[in-house]
Amino acid sequence: MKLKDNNKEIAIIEQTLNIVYETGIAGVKMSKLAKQVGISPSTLYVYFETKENLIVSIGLKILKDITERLESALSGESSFEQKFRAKWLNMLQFMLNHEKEINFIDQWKQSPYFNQESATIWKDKGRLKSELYQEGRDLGILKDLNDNIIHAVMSGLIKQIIGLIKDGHLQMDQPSMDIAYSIVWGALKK
Amino acid sequence: MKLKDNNKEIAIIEQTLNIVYETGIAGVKMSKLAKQVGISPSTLYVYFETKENLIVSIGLKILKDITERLESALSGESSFEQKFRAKWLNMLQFMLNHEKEINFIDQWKQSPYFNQESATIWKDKGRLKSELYQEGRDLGILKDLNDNIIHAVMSGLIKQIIGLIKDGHLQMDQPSMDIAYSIVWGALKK
Amino acid sequence: MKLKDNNKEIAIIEQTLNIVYETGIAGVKMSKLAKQVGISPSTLYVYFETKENLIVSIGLKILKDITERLESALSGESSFEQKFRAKWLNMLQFMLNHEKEINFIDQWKQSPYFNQESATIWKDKGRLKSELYQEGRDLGILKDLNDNIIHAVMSGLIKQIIGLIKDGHLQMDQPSMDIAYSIVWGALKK
Amino acid sequence: MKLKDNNKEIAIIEQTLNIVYETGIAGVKMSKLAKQVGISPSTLYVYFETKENLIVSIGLKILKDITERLESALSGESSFEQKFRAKWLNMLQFMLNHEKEINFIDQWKQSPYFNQESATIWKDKGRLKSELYQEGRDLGILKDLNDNIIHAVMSGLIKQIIGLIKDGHLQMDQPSMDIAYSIVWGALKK
DNA sequence: CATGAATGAGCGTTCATTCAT
DNA sequence: TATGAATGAACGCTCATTCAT
Repeated sequence: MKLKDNNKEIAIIEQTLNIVYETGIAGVKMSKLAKQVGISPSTLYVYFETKENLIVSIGLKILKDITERLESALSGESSFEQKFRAKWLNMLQFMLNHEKEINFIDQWKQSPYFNQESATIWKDKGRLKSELYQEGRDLGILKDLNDNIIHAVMSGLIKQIIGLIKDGHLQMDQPSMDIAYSIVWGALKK
Repeated sequence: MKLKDNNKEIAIIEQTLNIVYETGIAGVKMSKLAKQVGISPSTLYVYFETKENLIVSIGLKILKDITERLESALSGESSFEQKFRAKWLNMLQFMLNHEKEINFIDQWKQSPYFNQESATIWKDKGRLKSELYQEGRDLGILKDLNDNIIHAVMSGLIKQIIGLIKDGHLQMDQPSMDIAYSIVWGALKK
Repeated sequence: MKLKDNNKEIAIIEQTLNIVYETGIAGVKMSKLAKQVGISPSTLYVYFETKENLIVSIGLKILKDITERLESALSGESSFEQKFRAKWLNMLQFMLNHEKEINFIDQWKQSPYFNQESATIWKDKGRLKSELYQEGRDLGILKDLNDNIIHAVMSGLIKQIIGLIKDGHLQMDQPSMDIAYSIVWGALKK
Repeated sequence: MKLKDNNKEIAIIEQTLNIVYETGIAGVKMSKLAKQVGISPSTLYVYFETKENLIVSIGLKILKDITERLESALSGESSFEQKFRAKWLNMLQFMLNHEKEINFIDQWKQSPYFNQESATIWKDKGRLKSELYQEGRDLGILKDLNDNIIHAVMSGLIKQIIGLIKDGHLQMDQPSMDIAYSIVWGALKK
């Protein structure tokens, strides 16, 4: 009896991310995906019941991974300013290293595959609570903005920074990163 | 002999924007679009050669409109701070009033319809030059960032603000707008 | 503008009946049907929304035709016996001439295409009321059986007779028809 | 080495009958059948070479069982009338108790699985010879009809009676059975 | 013998586009 | 110009069957 190959599922997800990155979520064709993975189209259905199921599963998986990462506390820093900058850097690096995942989520959210269930889970995950932000407000260092707004500003700016890096308007050296951070810090500090 | 009906072309564009807004760019079906406009599918082809041509034409048209609007100078303001805030407010209102167009552009950029030609024109339009930003730098008020970066920060933050408004995290009253602006100003001022 | 060809719809129905007659209702494949009609598979969908819709439409149409025919009164006969025999002959000839339609109905009733709606309509049509049968009972000529039972016996026997004719066990000459009728008459007369 | 499990084969046949009864012969899917039996799809192929082989085997097996039963003589009765009625009752009970088998045969006969070989065997079995019918003709009690016709009338009427019982138009009590029999007897007696 | 993964062939259906008027 | 019918190319998916263990 043939055993289910775990690598195959991973490969399917990886190639789906690639296709979405290159041709948009509408460019995901089951036959094309199968060819890219190196399997038969029907084999896809051994791992995912339908195309929608495939897309939604990947979306929810990424959502889970991101949430876990973004909520994870960073240890070892002393001052609030140090911790805040570390968090920013952490987010920036994560999003730089997971460009395709971020792109997938962005496209998924606007697609017909983002169904009722997905929206519900999305809202749940979105109720971000951050002790760090609270600390910043309590210390009178951060503006009096709720967590959602702070998070939106941070991630919005990080996305733009990544775009600027990719377009060559910004380097990844220390001075450029200092500039980038000064924008974020200026936006959120009191 | 009847000439091409200009109103019909406008209606086609309008309905395309609606469909993209509601069901994503992949939801644009020529027959559905025709029905929504109130014409026959084949009549669409009198106005646009192909579906790609339709999407690209709309994308470029919006791009042109936006660029013109964003580059237009605002008159009557005195101080730099006043002019800068006016520009921000102008952008915010424009983007709020043209949600569907902005959404179309966002989706188009990541779709297979964003072809070589589109990308070239996009890059051209992107080379933004702003006298206002220059003035701010010269006066030592704005951070020493080039126009592209400033523009990216402004539009990135505006998009997030619009998202927060739509999600109910932000109101459109004066205090909220003051807070929103303070974020942008903090991000870009020296 | 091309006009819808009414003959095409008739041809589709005819070929569907042929296929069901030859290979069973499970043998109906849209592509095969299209080829047999001489059109493209997609053209089928101009005339019928789905395969189920095609099958159900045909089923209901036949049901309607049959009901109308079987309920139609026969004029010009004098005695009850004459009228009853005429009705039997009428049914026999109709079913002989509409073998494919009868066969379609029989198969449809046992297929997954016989849905809730079909079943409801079927039951409605089934509530047969016959003045002739009533007359026979009133005259004390027919057995005291309700219309449904009489109808079941008549149509059941006619189906068997048709089967016997097709298998060569029965001819269509006068003596054979007399024998066949004597069976029916014996079954139902008091 | 384990031998083929006879119980498993019986279970496969039983579940096939169930599926055909519930969803028609087109509803037989090898994987669904396997799940219903509680085995793997591939195990089905240990017992039956192909799906066609499965269906045909079951059809022929039922055909054999039915023929044996219907040809079996009944002992212990005295008069012809008694024997004839006993035979009728025997057939009625058998068909009532083997509804699923009868249904399978009916559907099989009209399906693509009823192949050349099946048709040949069918014809062989159909050449019914009955001593009872002969006796009835010799005694001048039954109409002068050949065995095939008598058998067709009997089984045709029994099927209709079963249908009437299932639809609630006929009960299974003594008076109803008397009525049912009087129909058959009237149809066939001289 | 028994199995679950794997697959090729084919199915019903959609849709951008063309045809014919 | 305007139209609805017609279509070929593809799509998502199913399923009988085989593979590999």
